[in-house]
Amino acid sequence: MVNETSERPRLTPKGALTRARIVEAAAALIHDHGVAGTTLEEVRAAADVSGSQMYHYFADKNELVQAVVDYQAETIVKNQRQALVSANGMKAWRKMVITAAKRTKAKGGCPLGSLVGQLAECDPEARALIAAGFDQWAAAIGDGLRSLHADGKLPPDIAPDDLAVTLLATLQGANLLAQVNRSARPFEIAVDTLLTLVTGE
Amino acid sequence: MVNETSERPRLTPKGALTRARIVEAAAALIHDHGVAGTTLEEVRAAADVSGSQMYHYFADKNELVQAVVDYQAETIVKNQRQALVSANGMKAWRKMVITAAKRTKAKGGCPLGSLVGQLAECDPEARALIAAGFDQWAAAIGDGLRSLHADGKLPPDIAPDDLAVTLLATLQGANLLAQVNRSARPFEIAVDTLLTLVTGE
DNA sequence: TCAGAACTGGGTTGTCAAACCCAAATTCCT
DNA sequence: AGGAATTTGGGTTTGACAACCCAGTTCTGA
Repeated sequence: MVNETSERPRLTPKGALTRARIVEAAAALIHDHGVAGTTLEEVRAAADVSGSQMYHYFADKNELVQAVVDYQAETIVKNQRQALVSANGMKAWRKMVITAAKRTKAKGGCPLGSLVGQLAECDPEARALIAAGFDQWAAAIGDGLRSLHADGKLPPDIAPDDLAVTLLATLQGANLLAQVNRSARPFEIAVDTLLTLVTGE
Repeated sequence: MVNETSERPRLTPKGALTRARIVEAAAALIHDHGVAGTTLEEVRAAADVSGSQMYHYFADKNELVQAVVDYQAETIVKNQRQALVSANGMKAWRKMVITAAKRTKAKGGCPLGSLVGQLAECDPEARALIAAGFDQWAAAIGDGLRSLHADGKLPPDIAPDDLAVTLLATLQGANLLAQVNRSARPFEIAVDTLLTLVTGE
């Protein structure tokens, strides 16, 4: 998601794999229990590495958290792009986000969005990374919308990029409501209502 | 926001005032630095009370946090209702939320919404309180929309309550994006785009 | 008036987790 | 072959902070 210069020595394939294992384990734990609710020891155990490995790959907890942010942003944007390139992207997109919400019952909320509240006010680096992730995400949606716009399938007086931001915002808010309600209902309502407004059915 | 039975002994007016002072100080600090980033000692100093007062009014930190949730929910819903009762509520509402976002540059995000990510996965009581707050909030918006709907000023095929959830979701998501971007721009875009879609200008 | 609430301001204790250290074995890449 | 990277698994130190205690004073409402 961001240039990985300034790296520790250099990273053999194996090392990269271990590092990735740690990041993935951390991502899962953080999604389930929050940043503050996840200890390095838990991550260590989940990733099945031994003590010093953590500090071999990450200077401190913040650095690990930032790697997690990167990882989540990358994963999400890749998925979203995949869904949005298809023929009628909006339908595919809707299906994707709704089934995702239903599957987890919105537990943990959006893997990226739920980090905002936890990091924005106490880790500037992480905040910037999340912001960059959202930028790319919005751009991905914007790309999808532009082709629809060219086909005249969107309200002509609304800029696709503005609509992309709106879609993303609603998606995030819907996730938030669903997370706090422990139910996918508000999520479905918000997403479907917005899409109805946009496409006119 | 929720029945305050199960209270410590009983509370004289003065006591209630002190308690409120603590809650308000805690609310401000938590909004600025997050729950984990706020210590009881900081709250104590900000509220200008002495050590034992904290434990006189709150059994532990969680209880204080929950009081803060209550306080924020109550404050917000009251404000929102006020804006929404006016003649053309939507305009007043829009103005209110946008100026609020601009004033603070979205720092801290929504006082209620930003708590979700921090508490939903580690404090079930707080999660429930936030959910209740959002319910009331959605209801308030729904009330405002119903009168518009009766006047035929909304798309007739969309239920006002669904629209209320959507509006609230977008508002939350917009706050999230603005918070992480340290800019009110995404907020304005999302809110205005949605309102345009709803009212057709 | 007086019991109970509010309040002071100084303690202590215990826990938890991040940060950090180390000596040694293995494995990888060149 | 040999230097660097990877890995192990056990440390220890340090600091922060919630939780809790207490002995005494002042306020206040029934």
